[in-house]
Amino acid sequence: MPKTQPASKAIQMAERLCRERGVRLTNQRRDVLAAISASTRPLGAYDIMEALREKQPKIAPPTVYRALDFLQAEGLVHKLESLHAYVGCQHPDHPHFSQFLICNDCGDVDELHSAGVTGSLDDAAHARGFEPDHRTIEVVGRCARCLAQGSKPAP
Amino acid sequence: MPKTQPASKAIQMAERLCRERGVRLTNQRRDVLAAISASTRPLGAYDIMEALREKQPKIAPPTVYRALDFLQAEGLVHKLESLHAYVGCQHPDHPHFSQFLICNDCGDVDELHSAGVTGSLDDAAHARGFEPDHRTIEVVGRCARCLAQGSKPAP
DNA sequence: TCCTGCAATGTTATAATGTAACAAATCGTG
DNA sequence: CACGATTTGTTACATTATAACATTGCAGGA
Repeated sequence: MPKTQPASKAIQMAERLCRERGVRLTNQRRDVLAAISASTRPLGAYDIMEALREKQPKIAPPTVYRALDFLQAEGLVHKLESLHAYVGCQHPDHPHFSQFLICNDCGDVDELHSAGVTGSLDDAAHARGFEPDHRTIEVVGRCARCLAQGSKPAP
Repeated sequence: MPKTQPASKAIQMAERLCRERGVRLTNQRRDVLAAISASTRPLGAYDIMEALREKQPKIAPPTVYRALDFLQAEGLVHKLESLHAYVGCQHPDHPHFSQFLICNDCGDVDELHSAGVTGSLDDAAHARGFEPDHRTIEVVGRCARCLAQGSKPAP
């Protein structure tokens, strides 16, 4: 079950959250979020650059990375470390820790928020006297749809 | 609590496991494993290259990456996605899924094997009909030692 | 032993991802 | 409008990783 949120909704939500938080969702940042939200797949920073090149032919990497840094800090996008790519957050309106299910076959990504996972991980960390700050939890495998049809739709 | 296993032990274990499995722990691969095992910190691929340059002045990236691919496939080293770096596996002799605690201050890495974490994550995945293959579970924060002394020993 | 086939390594070049450093523009505010 | 702070532009480069093809080395059978 990939991508529930339509792009326009994601932007609206981001507008509201940034307004409430007193931070600026500039055009640049909105455009980057829009590109990510419009995609059914995780986008790399350079994919995003390509997507924005239509509007901004001279866009350079630092611009994209800066926008991504902002969006991540505000919890509006997540980075998938194992793909070097970015996805829109499905529930940016409340704080949470996410886990990601990444399908090897179709490339779709599903965002989970399992309290059990976060809880047991933090428990295990605390048992070693470790104080968690940021968590990266990603599972690569096959999604329900691809398991069902047994094919490899998108390489 | 970082790095329990001395490098020589790690090599011995790797020798044995590879023999049992009928795969070849070549000099190249052993040297890479040795470099990783000798370090108290995760090493990047290019760090490993530097470490091997003494013995092999002309070593190139593909050599290192190929050895790393092999060692990962055999469960002898793990890749830390959030650091783009590699550590030796602390328990290569039996199959397991690991979680990593990465200290922001001192850079040390602790390898966990919490059945609870793996179990709850796989449960959450299965609840979505997802079949897990590979898991990346990394926690960045502060380790017990750094919390205790409140300083930042190693940048 | 020698050949042969496959696995491993060497070599060159380049792709993909990410950042440093400083200049210019823009925004909100007094 | 002028000011300071934030944001963006721009150039150059650092870091991580892989493609492609040549060469070497190793094991097993003729």
